[in-house]
Amino acid sequence: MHKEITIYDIAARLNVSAATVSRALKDHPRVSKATKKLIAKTADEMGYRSNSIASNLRKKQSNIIGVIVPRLNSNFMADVLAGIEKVANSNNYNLFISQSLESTKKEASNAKAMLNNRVDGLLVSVAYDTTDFDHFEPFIKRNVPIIFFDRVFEHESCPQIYIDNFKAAHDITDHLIKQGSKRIVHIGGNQLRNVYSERFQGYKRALEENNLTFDKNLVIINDLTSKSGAEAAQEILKMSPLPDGLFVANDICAIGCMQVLKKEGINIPADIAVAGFNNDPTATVIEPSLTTVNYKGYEMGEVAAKLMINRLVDKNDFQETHSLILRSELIIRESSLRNNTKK
Amino acid sequence: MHKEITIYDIAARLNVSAATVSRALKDHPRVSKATKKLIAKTADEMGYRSNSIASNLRKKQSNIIGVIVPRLNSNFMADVLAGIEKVANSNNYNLFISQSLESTKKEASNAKAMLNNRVDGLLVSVAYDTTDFDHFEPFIKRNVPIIFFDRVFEHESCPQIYIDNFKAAHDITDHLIKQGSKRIVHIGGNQLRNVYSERFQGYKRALEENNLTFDKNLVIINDLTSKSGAEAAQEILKMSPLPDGLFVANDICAIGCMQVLKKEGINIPADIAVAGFNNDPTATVIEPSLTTVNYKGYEMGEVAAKLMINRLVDKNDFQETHSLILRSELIIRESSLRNNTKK
DNA sequence: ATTTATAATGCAATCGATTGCATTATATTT
DNA sequence: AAATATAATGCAATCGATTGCATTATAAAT
Repeated sequence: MHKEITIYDIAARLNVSAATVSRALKDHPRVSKATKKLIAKTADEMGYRSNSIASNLRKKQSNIIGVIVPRLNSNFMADVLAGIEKVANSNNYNLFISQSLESTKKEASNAKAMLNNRVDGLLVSVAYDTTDFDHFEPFIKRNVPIIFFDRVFEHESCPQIYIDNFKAAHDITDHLIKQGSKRIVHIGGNQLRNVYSERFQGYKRALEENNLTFDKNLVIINDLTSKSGAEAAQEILKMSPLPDGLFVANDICAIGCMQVLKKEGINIPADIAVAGFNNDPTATVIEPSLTTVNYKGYEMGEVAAKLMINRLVDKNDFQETHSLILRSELIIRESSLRNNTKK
Repeated sequence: MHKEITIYDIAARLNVSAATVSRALKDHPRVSKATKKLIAKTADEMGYRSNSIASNLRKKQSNIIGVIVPRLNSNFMADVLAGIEKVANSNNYNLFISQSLESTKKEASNAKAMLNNRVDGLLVSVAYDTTDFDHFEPFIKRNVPIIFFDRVFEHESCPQIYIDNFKAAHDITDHLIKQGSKRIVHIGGNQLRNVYSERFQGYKRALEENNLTFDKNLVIINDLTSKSGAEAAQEILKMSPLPDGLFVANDICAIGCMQVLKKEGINIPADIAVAGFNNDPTATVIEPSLTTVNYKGYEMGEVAAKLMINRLVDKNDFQETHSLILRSELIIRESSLRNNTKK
């Protein structure tokens, strides 16, 4: 059986104290060069592996950042996680990752596990139905920073990172209008979540600005899955007169919808100009390719992780930083470009 | 400033020993019901949060499973992770997740971090160029189980979970041949990796069985990105005579390739019948929809996590389990279905 | 050679929960 | 009531690294 080597074993072997071994291994200036070299060599020979758990306990610091997202298997979240991991890893932080599966209850239990494991900070994109902050309170009380990204939660002591959903939705709706759409359907998600309500508001504002009356019968709220998109298409087909524009709050749902519309003989963009949101990989593959809002998940992850690490390194950093709004861009593709307006 | 409550604080308040508090909190049978209730209540009131770090140190067990994957932002891996997380979470295990970014060096440094943090087990899908086992040896020596999935590494003490890539590739190539293809190009990935070499071998075998001569000029090895697919398309277009079949080792690359072929006026499947691998979401969206191998990442994640947890709970479990081969299925779509063979 | 400054190392407590082995309190049996 | 069994609780060591505060060794200054 393998016996785990500790700094005491090294100390005993070299006839020095454990304190010196500890200091030597972390390159403390108060240990001589020669001793350091010797200790490093011996540690290596003996197969020593530092025990982070013991270190964490003593230092009351874990170098772990907790991450809670609605789901891991979403293209956007995977990008965000990749960005977070990249930054965390290169700053010697480890990642605890869990998913809430859109349930506040699970989000809370995950948060609890993170707290028990004494994560140094928490990055969260909240579940579909999270409306209270109770499960995050203990972090605030203990001064463990929480940063919300994308699906943010409004709280005075938590910075937020997101894109200007209102503006993006406004611009994309405006674009549809400029392309000649007058009756524009909007398919949106749970209005409790900032991302979806802001997209809806942006859509409304664009209509107003263009003197188009808002018709609530043209708004469909669902869970934005591909399947729901297909169902929404059936609803749209029953509308009379048929709408001539469609703005969906995410690409997956937009594409599910488009596929049905196409099958039913609707010509996109001639009959209905369509726009989505997220710039999912499928958006470039569908025909016609889908106009959408590009929205860099990877970058959002990087920014979130950087902000967190800055805060952890320099405790009184982000008192000022409250919101961080990232750039997003309109990507106009075939699904909304009408020939008659092409120049 | 917040003072962290420990079992000692609770013990002091109730005039019992810390041992009793510890036992009560974990529902040890040797503590009376009444005391348990009282302690639970007091702990709650005082805002006690158990410190997993201290517990881990003492128990020499972390309830953490480490996961190392090539990249987090891949559709397949995101599915796998979701499956792993689901199972781990419901069994009270936490997840340390990191990505190697296809670099052995980073894979090794991640492994080291995991070891230092004393993960109870390790789930790994190896980097593109990993050829040695050195960085995993310390785990074996310490009896920390490692399970490889998808991109597996051959090692006597590590179970592997994957699909029968050989058979799937064989079947899909055979299908292309049955559809009338005689000159079939194969685009594959790094042959060091089991997944890609087996797919290549399956392709070869299918050719042999159908008395088609293998032509190494029809094989293109690249990194299987969309961009590389587009470049491969250019190569294919230069071949003379033009091939009439194409089997690509993943969908992303297949689609990158198809898009160029289509643009250049090639008719799919009439001129070239195409098949991919993975059943990526884009495979259903591209036109014509892409024939592929379905390959449940989520399920693979679940299986890997379950096997790991069984092993962790019952130490002498998987001595027997070495390889676990999951089901995969051929999904035939328009990209390979030729009218002349339709019945 | 002595004092003073500086470098190198050691001591011992600490972080918070766990657990084998006592010990004390209560219940049961004779 | 005494003896025995059983339930409930406590003691104290342990897990391994860290660090403030000595202490000792070496170098520089007088």
